[in-house]
Amino acid sequence: MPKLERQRLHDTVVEHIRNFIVEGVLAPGMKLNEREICETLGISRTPLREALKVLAAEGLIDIEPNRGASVSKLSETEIWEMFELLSGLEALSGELACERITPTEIADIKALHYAMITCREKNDLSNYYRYNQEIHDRINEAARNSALRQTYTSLNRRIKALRFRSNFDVAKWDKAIQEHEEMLKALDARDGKRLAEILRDHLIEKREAIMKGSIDHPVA
Amino acid sequence: MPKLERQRLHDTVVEHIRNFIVEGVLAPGMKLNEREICETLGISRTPLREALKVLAAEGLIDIEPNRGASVSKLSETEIWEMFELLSGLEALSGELACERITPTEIADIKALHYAMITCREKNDLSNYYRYNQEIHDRINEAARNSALRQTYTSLNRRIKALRFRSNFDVAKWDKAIQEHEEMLKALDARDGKRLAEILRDHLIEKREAIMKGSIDHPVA
DNA sequence: TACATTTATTTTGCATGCAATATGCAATGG
DNA sequence: CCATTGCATATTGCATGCAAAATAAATGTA
Repeated sequence: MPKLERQRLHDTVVEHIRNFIVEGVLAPGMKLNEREICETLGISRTPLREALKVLAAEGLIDIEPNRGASVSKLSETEIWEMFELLSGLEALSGELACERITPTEIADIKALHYAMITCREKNDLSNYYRYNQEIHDRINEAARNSALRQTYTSLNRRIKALRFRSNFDVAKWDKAIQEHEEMLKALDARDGKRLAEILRDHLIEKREAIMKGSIDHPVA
Repeated sequence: MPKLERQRLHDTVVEHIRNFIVEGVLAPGMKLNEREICETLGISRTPLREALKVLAAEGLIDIEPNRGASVSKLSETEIWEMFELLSGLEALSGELACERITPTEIADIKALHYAMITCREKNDLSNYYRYNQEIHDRINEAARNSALRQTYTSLNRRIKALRFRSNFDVAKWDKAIQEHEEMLKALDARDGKRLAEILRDHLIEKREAIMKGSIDHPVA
C-alpha cells in the first residue's frame, strides 16, 4: 500500500515559506506578519510560529523579541564569510568525491557540463546557472557524507536567498567555464587535492564577481 | 543605561534542554514527553513545542509525527561522517587562523597548551579534555568567520551529545599531545597548509580512537 | 496460553483566548 | 512647526482546550 506520509502542517509551512525566501518572493529585510501569513495560508498561529522558529534556526529569518520576524538581511562581512565557508565545504566535497564517485556519476556530471556549455553558447544565463548549481550539487552528493550534504545545502539556501545578480562580463563567464573543464579533468584523474583547489578558487572568484570588493574583510 | 535584555521563554527552554542533551543528562534515544517536561520546567506546551522544533532543526533531537520527540541517536555511519566534516571544518579553521590570528591569541593558546600538558602529567583526563577543546575552539575563533564558527559549534554539540568515552591508551594520549605541539609550531610559523593537515589528521585519529573501526564507511 | 480485537487512556497537533509589549496617531506644549 | 506625551490599536508571547492519532489495557477467541 502506498504509505501516504501524513505530513504535519508546520513542516509544510516551513517548506512553503523557505521556498518563498530562497526563490526571492520574500526579500531580505521584509517583515513577516503572523496574522497576515496565517490568513494567506489558512492556518492558525501555533503551527506558523513553530515554523518561524525553525526558519530562524536555519538562519533564513531573524526574530526580534516582541517585534516579530523578518527575512534575514546580512551584512557584507557576513556574506563574505559565508562564501569563504562555502568554498571550504566545496573543496572538502571535491576531495572526498574523488575518492568515492562512480564512473556513472562522473558521466552524468559531464552531460550536465555540456548542457551548461550549450547554455553559454545560447547566452541562456538562467539555465546556465541551474546547470552550474546542479554540477556543484552532484559533486557534493558524491562525497557520500550526509552531514556535509546538509550543511552545504543549508548554507547554499541562505546565499541563494540573497538573490545576487552577479555583474557578469563575458570574460569571467568563459573563465568560469574553463575552470569547470579543469574540474572534470581532476575528477577523471581522481585528483582530490587538485579538484579541491579548483573549487575553492572558483568560489572565491564567484564571490569577487558578486561583491565589488568594496568591503573590509579580515586580513592578517 | 544597562539595556536589560528581555528574554523569551522558548529561548531559555532551548538552551536548557540543549545543555541537558550536550551534557549527557538526556541520553541519545531518550524519549521527551511534552507534559512531563512542561511540569518540570513549569511552562505550558506552546513554548516547549517551539523549543523542540528548534532543537530538531539543530539536529539534537528527532521528532516523529504524532509520536513525539527523542534525543537523536545516530548510526555509526552518521557519526563517522560527522567526524569527517568536523575534520574539514577544523582544517579550514586552521588555515584561516594562520592568516588572521594575533600574537596575543597565539600566546593564549600556548598557555592553554601548557595547562593541558600539566593535566596529562597529573592524569587529569577530565580537565585535559576541557583544555583540549578550548584550544580547538580558539583556533576556530581565530579564523574570524562567524558562519564557520556557528557551523563548527553546532556540529561539535551534536558530537558531544554522543558522550564518547574514548578508549584511551597512554600511547595515543602522548601522540595527541605531540600533534598539539606541532600545531603550535605551525601557528607560530603561520603555516596554514601544515596546520590544516595536522588538524585534519588529528581529528581522524580521534575518530579512529573512538570508533573501533568495525563499521563500514564509504570507500572507492 | 497465545493471539487478535476492541476499548480506554495518553499524547500529540492545532485552534483559540488572554495578557504584555510594541506601534501608530492625535492632542498638547514649546 | 516640531517634539513629546497619552491613548487606541495591533502584534507578539504564552496558556488553555479540543480533536485526532497513538499507546496501553482489557476482553474475547482459538
